[in-house]
Amino acid sequence: MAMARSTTPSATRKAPKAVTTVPQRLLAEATRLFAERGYDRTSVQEIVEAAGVTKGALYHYFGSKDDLLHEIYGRVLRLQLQRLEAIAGKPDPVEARLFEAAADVVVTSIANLDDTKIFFRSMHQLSPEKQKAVRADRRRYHEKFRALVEEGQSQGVFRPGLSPDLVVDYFFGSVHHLGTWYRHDGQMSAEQVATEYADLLLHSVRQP
Amino acid sequence: MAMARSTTPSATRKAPKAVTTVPQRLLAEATRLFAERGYDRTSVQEIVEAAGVTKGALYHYFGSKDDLLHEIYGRVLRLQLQRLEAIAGKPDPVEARLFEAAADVVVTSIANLDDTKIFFRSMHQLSPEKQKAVRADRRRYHEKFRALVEEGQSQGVFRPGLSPDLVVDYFFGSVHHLGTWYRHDGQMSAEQVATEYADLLLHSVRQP
DNA sequence: CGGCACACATACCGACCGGTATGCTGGCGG
DNA sequence: CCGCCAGCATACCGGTCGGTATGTGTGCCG
Repeated sequence: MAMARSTTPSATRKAPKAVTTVPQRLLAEATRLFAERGYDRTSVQEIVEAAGVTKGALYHYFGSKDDLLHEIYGRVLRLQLQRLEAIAGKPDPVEARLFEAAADVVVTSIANLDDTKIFFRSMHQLSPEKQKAVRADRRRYHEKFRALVEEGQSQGVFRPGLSPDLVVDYFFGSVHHLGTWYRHDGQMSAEQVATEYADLLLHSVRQP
Repeated sequence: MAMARSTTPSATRKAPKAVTTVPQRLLAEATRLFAERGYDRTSVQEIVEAAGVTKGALYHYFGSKDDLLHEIYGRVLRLQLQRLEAIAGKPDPVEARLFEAAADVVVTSIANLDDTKIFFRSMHQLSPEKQKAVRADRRRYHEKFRALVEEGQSQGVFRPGLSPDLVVDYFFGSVHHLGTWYRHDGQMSAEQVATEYADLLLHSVRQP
């Protein structure tokens, strides 16, 4: 129910002994463990041990285990929405903007692969209220992306028969799935995957 | 570790009083509950109550809660592989076979939407050994599908620059994602989605 | 120099949960 | 008609987990 119980210790603290603050470490370790073993299989005890603190610290900064997950979602969601808005607002032709937006979400999803894994495996484990909030944010992102498809259709450069919503769900399924198969030590770089994914999307919507 | 502990009560039983057997009901209710609340959040107590029996019955037919999940996976995996092989073996041109295979996996995924949801949310909760077995089966399916893409490329009807593996991962991401957004009471029929998804795939791989 | 609030550590609790050991019963083979 | 075994039901256990109440040190403010 509650978020952080106290004020976040600001960087104005006199001695910058530690480069990472305790809440930062908690979030980072939680992300790692959630991606590795899943939300339910990760105990708060494991999280605090990995972060080198105790439960007292965790419940000092976060209201519940649930809050940790919500915060992880919020971070990646804000990042992706912000980048999409920047790209969509450029003066480039719609084809270039859709390509760039598609490639960008692939690159950032791979850069934060743990968050991506967690997102689509654990979202239903949030409390109903927080789930609703996340869905609302997700929907804003979806609509921003869909607007690009619709703009291309109205300009006649994208095929008119397609349902823009379906196209967006189609593409983001592929993006969400990245966490399942992509390996950082594999043969393909994030940019290679991004380029090819964006290429596949453009070819499927472009007017022949 | 163990599968069913005793022989499945065959249909040869004299009195066909119940149309559904106990293990069938257990599997059906488990599927429903796993899709609804997730694997870890569903207790075996809830499953047996939904099926109208007790834990004694469940552990009489299944070795563990894990076995239930594995059996659910096995069912949908066998079904989809069988259908893919039938389609891939037809004498039609490769474009038509890829289209039909793509549309078919969408239709069957929607028809068994609960299984699809469970598959990609709970696979990592299986024991390592069973997870390995499922991955192997999944890989066989993937390769069968990839062979269709490669065949089209060698015939010159599909674009040569694409990585067949990436194309398959791309498409199946979309398919797995269906469980997240598709609603049976929504506006689109399974066939509509299937046709449009297959159309998007073909447009992205076909030689212009 | 006091005291007080922040930032944690320690200790502990009640609620489950997966699994098992054992009890009961009806039908079928001999 | 009898025994026995498949097919469950009942009772129970050890372990774990999220969360909380309370203790404690320490640096900043007055």
